[in-house]
Amino acid sequence: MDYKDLIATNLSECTGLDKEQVLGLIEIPPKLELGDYAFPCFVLAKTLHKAPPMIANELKDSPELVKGFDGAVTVDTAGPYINFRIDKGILAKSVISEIIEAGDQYGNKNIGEGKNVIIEFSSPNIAKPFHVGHAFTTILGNSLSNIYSRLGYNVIRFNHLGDYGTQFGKLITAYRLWGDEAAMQENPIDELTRIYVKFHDECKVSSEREKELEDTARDNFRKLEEGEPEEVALWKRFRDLSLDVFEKTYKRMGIRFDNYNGESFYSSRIDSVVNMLEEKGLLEESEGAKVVKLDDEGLPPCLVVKSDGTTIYASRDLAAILYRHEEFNFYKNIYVVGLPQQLHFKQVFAVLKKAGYDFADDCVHVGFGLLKFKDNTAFSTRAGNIIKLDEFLDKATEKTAEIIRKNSELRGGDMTDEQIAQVSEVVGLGAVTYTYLKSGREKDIYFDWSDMLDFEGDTAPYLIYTYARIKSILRKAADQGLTGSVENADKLTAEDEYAVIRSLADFNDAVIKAAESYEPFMISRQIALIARNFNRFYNNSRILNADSDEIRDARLKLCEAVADCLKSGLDMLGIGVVEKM
RNA sequence: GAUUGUGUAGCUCAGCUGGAUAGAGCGACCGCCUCCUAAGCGGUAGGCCAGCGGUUCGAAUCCGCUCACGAUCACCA
Repeated sequence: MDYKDLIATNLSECTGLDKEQVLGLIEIPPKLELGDYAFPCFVLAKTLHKAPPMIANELKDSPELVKGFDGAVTVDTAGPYINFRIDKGILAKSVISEIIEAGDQYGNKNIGEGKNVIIEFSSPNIAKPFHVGHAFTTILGNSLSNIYSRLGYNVIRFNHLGDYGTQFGKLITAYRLWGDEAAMQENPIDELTRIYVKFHDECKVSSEREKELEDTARDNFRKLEEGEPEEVALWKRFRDLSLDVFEKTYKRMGIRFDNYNGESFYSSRIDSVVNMLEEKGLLEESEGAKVVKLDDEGLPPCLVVKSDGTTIYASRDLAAILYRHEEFNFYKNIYVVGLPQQLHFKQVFAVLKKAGYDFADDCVHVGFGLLKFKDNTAFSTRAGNIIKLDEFLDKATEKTAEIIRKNSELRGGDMTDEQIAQVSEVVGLGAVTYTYLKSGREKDIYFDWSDMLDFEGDTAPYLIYTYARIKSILRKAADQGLTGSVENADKLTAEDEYAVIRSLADFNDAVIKAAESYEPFMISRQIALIARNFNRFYNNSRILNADSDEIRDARLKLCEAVADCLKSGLDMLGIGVVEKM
């Protein structure tokens, strides 16, 4: 039962306001004691020429307000607010039943049925190490993909690989000069990084040497573009080997892609884009280059063709959008790319719009903050201060294993080494993932080992721990032949129980908001609230030894519902759960 | 310089389509395991919501200015 919706319907009838508008105005009171939903009467003050508290008082008693509730709601006022309190027992039973039925798919909807959503994320550069900075787009994009899938959209996950450009001319050159085949097999990224750095170091030796190397590199890139078999083979090898390494990390994190079309894929389609812009008369000469002027949009001109006649990333992105539209007729085309590229995307979308493609409006740039150190220095491959993602994951996993081993020993050593290893992997990775998704995405993240490896409070381990704790109770119950029952769930009206139920009920809204605002943290916040509420309840109440069998069975179902909801929410974030830790 | 973002508790962050006493987590301090996992729970301390002005019955929230820090501003992506 959607009580909020029913309240909105009734209010709309009583006040003559549009239902959608009412829905937007209904809020959740700041304190649980005040009720479940509140309607502020300020908007009516102007039309009715009365003070809001008076309006609230007059509306409160109209019978239309409680129509369809069958006594499940009481209405009060507090100053200018009309507060609706759903009968706690009825709410409890309704929410728990709904969750038990949905299981760990609680929160799913079918609002996206038949709509294609492209989400581009991760997009690492070939031959470069995958560090904790790249993890942001990867984790955020994966979570958004999960969320949109759960809402019924047909999500197509794009990994727009950085697999093209002049650096490949350099890599081919460097490989022929200094490449070590054994090292290449062993750890391709490290080896490619090594020779790439060596190339640049060598350039510093003398200007003659630099010119010689740069010329060779340029020549090699030209050959690559022209499809010379040897150069193409090398490029393909670099790409394949790098991709193998990336895939390992993706697999470890449970992330998959549907499409690996990188820059190289679109490069062949650029000419037609340039021609199209030319035909539409949008291209203008400027300082030897070709640009699309965007003055009417208040944007600087978008550079499409460089003065040397070659193309640039804007043209590649334009080609990509046209291809994607043609191929997938997307409902939304989402770019999970860092905030620094905001202007670039604005320009690209504006050019598209100017060229008459209305689907430019369906393209969105989902930006996110930077990862940096406490002293404000940024990560950079050049500065050599990067932290590889795998290193981060390993550290988190090790730390987790230590804690689990200790706790397991306290319980008499109830876990094998193998179990501990499996559980640590899930919990450790979850901890890392959660640190990227616990705050608004536009916030910069400050990397600090001790903060990152602190597993108390608002962290994934806390949430998984809560889940495991519940599972432990449910196992014990099952041993006694108990599975609980929703029959008497309406008896769960104590303050602690109510807080849990209220937060479970709000989970659905949180998922929708997360999708609408591209903010997975709406979900992480909600499940953190649920876990906190549950832990308080758990601390104050007996479940298996409750005062009566009815209460015990009802509480067991409440536990199950919390576990289902936590699992569902964590899964949307890309985080797994464990049955025991 | 232009555009743009940020500034809320010691730290990390919510709250920002104006509205009920500005909320969490960490850290600090004080408590809670004869009882379902203490990665837990309870409590205390901690705020001129950067500053000034304006709009409003009402501003952390909207507008203007100032200060501080960051990002972007064409031939890298």
